[in-house]
Amino acid sequence: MEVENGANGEDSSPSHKMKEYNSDTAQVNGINGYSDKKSHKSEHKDKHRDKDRERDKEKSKSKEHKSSKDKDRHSSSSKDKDRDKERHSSHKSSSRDKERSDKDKHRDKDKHRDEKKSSKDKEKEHKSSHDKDHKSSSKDKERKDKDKHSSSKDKDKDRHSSSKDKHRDKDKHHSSSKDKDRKDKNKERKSEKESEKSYDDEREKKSKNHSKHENDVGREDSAREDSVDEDDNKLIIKEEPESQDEVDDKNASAASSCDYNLSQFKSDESRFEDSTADVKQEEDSDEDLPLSARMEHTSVKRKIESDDEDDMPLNARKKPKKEKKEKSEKKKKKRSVEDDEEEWDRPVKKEKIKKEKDSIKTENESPKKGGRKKKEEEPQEVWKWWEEEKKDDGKKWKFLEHKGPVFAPPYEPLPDHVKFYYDGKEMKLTPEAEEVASFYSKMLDHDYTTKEVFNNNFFKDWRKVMSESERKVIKDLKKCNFKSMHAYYMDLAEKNRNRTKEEKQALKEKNEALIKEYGFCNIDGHKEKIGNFKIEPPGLFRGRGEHPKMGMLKRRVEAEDIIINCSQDSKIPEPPPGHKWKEVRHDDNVTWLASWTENVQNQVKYIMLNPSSKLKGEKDWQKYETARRLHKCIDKIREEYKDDWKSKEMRIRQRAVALYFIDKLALRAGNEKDEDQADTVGCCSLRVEHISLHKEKDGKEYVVVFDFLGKDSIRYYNEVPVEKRVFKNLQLFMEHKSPGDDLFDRLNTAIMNKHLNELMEGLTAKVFRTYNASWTLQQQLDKLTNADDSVAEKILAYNRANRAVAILCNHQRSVPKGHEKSMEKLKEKIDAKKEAIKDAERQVKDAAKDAKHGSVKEKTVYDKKKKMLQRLKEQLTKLEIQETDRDENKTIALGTSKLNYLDPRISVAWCKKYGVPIEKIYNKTQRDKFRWAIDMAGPDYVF
DNA sequence: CATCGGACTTGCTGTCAGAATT
DNA sequence: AATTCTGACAGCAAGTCCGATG
Repeated sequence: MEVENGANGEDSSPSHKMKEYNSDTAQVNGINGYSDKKSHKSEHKDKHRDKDRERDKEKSKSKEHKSSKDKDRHSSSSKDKDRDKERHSSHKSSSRDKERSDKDKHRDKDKHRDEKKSSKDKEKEHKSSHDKDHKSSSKDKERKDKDKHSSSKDKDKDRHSSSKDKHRDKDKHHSSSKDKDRKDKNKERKSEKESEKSYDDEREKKSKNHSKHENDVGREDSAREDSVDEDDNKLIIKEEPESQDEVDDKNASAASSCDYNLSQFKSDESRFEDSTADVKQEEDSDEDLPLSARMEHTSVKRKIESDDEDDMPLNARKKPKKEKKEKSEKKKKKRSVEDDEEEWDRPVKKEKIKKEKDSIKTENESPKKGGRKKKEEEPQEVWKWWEEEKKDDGKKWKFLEHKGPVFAPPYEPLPDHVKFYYDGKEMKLTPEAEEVASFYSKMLDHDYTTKEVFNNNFFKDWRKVMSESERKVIKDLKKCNFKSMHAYYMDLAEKNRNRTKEEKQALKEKNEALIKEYGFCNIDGHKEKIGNFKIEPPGLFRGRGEHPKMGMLKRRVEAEDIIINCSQDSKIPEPPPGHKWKEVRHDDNVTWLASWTENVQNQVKYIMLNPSSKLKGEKDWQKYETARRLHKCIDKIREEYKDDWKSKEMRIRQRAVALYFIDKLALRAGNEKDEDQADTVGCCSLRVEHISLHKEKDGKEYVVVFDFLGKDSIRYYNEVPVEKRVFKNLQLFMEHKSPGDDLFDRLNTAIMNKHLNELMEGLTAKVFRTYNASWTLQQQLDKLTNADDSVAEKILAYNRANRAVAILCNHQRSVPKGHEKSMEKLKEKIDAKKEAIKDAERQVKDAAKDAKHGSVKEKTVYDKKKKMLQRLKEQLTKLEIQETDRDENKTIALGTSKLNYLDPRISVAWCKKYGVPIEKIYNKTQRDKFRWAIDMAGPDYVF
């Protein structure tokens, strides 16, 4: 597994993710799977009411501010611990108690807040500004340092540290202040836009003066361009011829810094060669000039500029979207109140379990023991839709018939002996309130019942469903005692686990019957599996990361909420008795069978088909085809964005740099997010605080360190050496911005995707992820597979290739519980096996002697022994492979990339080529999903 | 064109059944 | 048979992208 490409010493970067599949290095740059979840964001609605005041304040103390912000910037990395804790919380009941008490401390506050909702926002403002000034400083620093130094090993320890609580609330406040910072800053920026504007405008003017239009900055004009650049920003600007050495150097670095992984190195090199040549010509030489000097220079320039609406930061152009939002907020609220109070508990549910076709089924089922593997050997013949001609009329189906969704089972009230106590006194709750209480009581073990936000949200929503009299009494969550309920549910769960075989069998049959009836639909004459035909049961919402809505009540969904979609001429599904559907429609432009709007986030949820279905499969296939098309023009696109790094237009430069990240690092696009969601970012929404620039780091030049929370609040940490020009551009983008400002202030996903679509039809940011993932897999497979390895070794190679992709895409998982332990066990096993082999070897020797002059019988004994030894040895290697594999996989999740990013045909082809059974790579569901690929890809398929 | 919401994909985690082990 | 371990999967949250809308 050699990774390094030593020659140019450039990209030996452990920081480069792709390399890390390399077992032992996996931790090097901290990608090591300890992603942390948390958000910097918190509830800040209505903030701008106070905006002006705030702004003034801020201005007056801009200095202090700055320092506290600096700290903030690092806070994200400091939160690992929290996440880890979160993850492991369930095993730490001991520390939990402690936490609880902490929590209690905060409850008073909460209550307070709750009761004066109207003044809540203000209060928060205050609070956060206080926090900003007082709290965040010392603690954050502390944590920051800690984090900085915590290696992966340390982190293991950290996660068990008990200082968590102290920090939790801090974090929150802290994050809220930060958030505010960010927003306010943006506002400030808005007000500053004139100067911004003029900055760009001047540039524009200049370029016009030079009789050059923005878009056609040709190389021929480099002289002119240079001078232009020089005027408007020296970073990119003055280009001086370089010595040959430098040129060479750059070539090397350009190539290597773009390499996705070792095996790709070569191809990358060639990919980037051409453009590098250009770069070198124009490479700036002004690096020696101190930044500040350059800044001055530029800022002077800016003043002279004129106007140009076009090149203005996006947020300056944005219209206030607040009002609308507020409105919809209100609507939401109103609605949910109504719902909660009026239609809260209608008995739902039908649980018809039809057994019509059971006869057929039972035959398959009797040898059930065989489990999934044996049963359902492709029941009906497969619909080979991929062999049919497809038409592109946007119609998703011609005929669609199904039986509607299955509703969550109704609430079962508590038996009489299970009590709820308020303030020490027993209290019988109305069923509505009791149900919601039950949600909470079931979660008592969970860490999030220690979170302030969670508890507040829960309590608020809970009170909404209480009766008038209950509401009068129950005013403090602290005084609620759910213990009895909790015990009851634990007990119930325990009992369920201990169900007898018969009971289990019965349940299973029941379930299968349900699937049989509701789990399939008829689409264009074919029977296809539905993905999720069960409606989500009510419960408490648990967002990921530091979600402001965690703990809110997720209402029970009724037929009255559901829109049914099916063919007009189909048998329309029956609503449960006494109910009716919200609507029945016949929309063949969409693929869903039913939908409803969920009350917490106000989003539409759908019932759709299983991934094995044609509808999904075709889309999937198409996705990979798009990625392959990208492969054909990727060189051109790369060249182009490299050119754009030199563009005179800020927006184009930003776009080009962002695209570079998307391409090279497989970052997500990064849409803007609402404030009532956890604060996570992607490429276009990166903020200044999320990257730091190092002219030199660990022996590498121009290193950009990314540290932010991405989707699902998974931490992305990566140290990436970039090309100098990118580095300079980033410096430019970051000038005069505070940590909370957008890094790419003239860019958003819409702009990016629009541009991409112009480059290639159907191209969007996420295609790069697919493309680079699949491409990497193919490269890695080529590189890592030896035709004469054993199957186990080949599989290891596959997993490693897969892992390289997972690392690229930053697919992480929490370290499985008891990973340590299971590793130890494995080791023991290996040792035992080694012993056995030694023993067997001795025996073989003995037998060999006997066999020499022995009879036939002794010879067979010898043969037998030899075979045994052979087998043992195989087992040993297998175990050893398992060991490395598992260890390397500790924090890396392979599933997501396998399922969503890797062209299955690559894997299929690989299996066919090297004689690896497909089942070793894909389990049953995966094989179902990728049936099309398994069928169509031959051993020679290349991506 | 900004914004919103709908539709669909992507992604992590907890649970549970079946396999492995004792 | 009991217990532990593990992979598969359900579940559902959270992204991306697009087109309608004003």
